[in-house]
Amino acid sequence: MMKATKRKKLESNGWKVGSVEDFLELSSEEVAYIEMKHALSNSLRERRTKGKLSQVEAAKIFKTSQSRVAKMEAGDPSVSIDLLVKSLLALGASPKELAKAIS
Amino acid sequence: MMKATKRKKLESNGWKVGSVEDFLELSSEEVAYIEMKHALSNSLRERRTKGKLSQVEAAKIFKTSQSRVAKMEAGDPSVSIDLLVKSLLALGASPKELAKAIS
DNA sequence: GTAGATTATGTCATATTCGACATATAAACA
DNA sequence: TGTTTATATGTCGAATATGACATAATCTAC
Repeated sequence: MMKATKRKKLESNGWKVGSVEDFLELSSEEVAYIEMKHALSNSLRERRTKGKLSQVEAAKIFKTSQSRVAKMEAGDPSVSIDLLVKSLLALGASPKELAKAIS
Repeated sequence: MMKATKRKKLESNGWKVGSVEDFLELSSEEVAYIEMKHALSNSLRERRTKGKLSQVEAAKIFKTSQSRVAKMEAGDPSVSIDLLVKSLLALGASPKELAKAIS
């Protein structure tokens, strides 16, 4: 947390000071959603690399393309939570593990 | 679990005997996915009713229509996990609560 | 009963997500 | 160095999810 004194100083110099979500004008729900997606993305990459799989190999398992796997792991906006969940399940993750990842 | 004797009898009569997922030809991943969706659907209805909200009122909060809310709670195939998650977050659920719901 | 509120179901045009492809960038290693 | 393997990025037509609407079914008081 930023100190109140520093905050005041910055604000007096014309800066708007706030959290990252304020800056990007995201509501806390949007932040939570994005963070959940990132948690799943990271989980996916972890599982894949721990299984010594390349993105090409993982793509075969998921019946998709390497580029989409890359986007999944990058948390690309074009990737849905559904796709991340399905992919994680396909790598053998259990719902409990998914729950752990997002909490 | 079905008894082996009964299984044999049924199979000898031309029946394929197995679990529900076998019957519907669903893989365990597909089952897990559907179960996760249902858990979120149920969670959503619980939260909405506990908050004394009608589907119409919830729809306003979600910026969608009553019919889509009904489909969300029914676990309709046309509803994504993304939409369920976003709606739950809009009702004030935390990622931890979502995690609890699916595990 | 029946009137009003609530929830469910079917459909559709639009929006978003999808797999795929091309190509760029990066990492590993001789 | 150059070659190979892995990952990232941009784009596109096809597939899927979306909000909205109409209408049906179900509840809830009176």
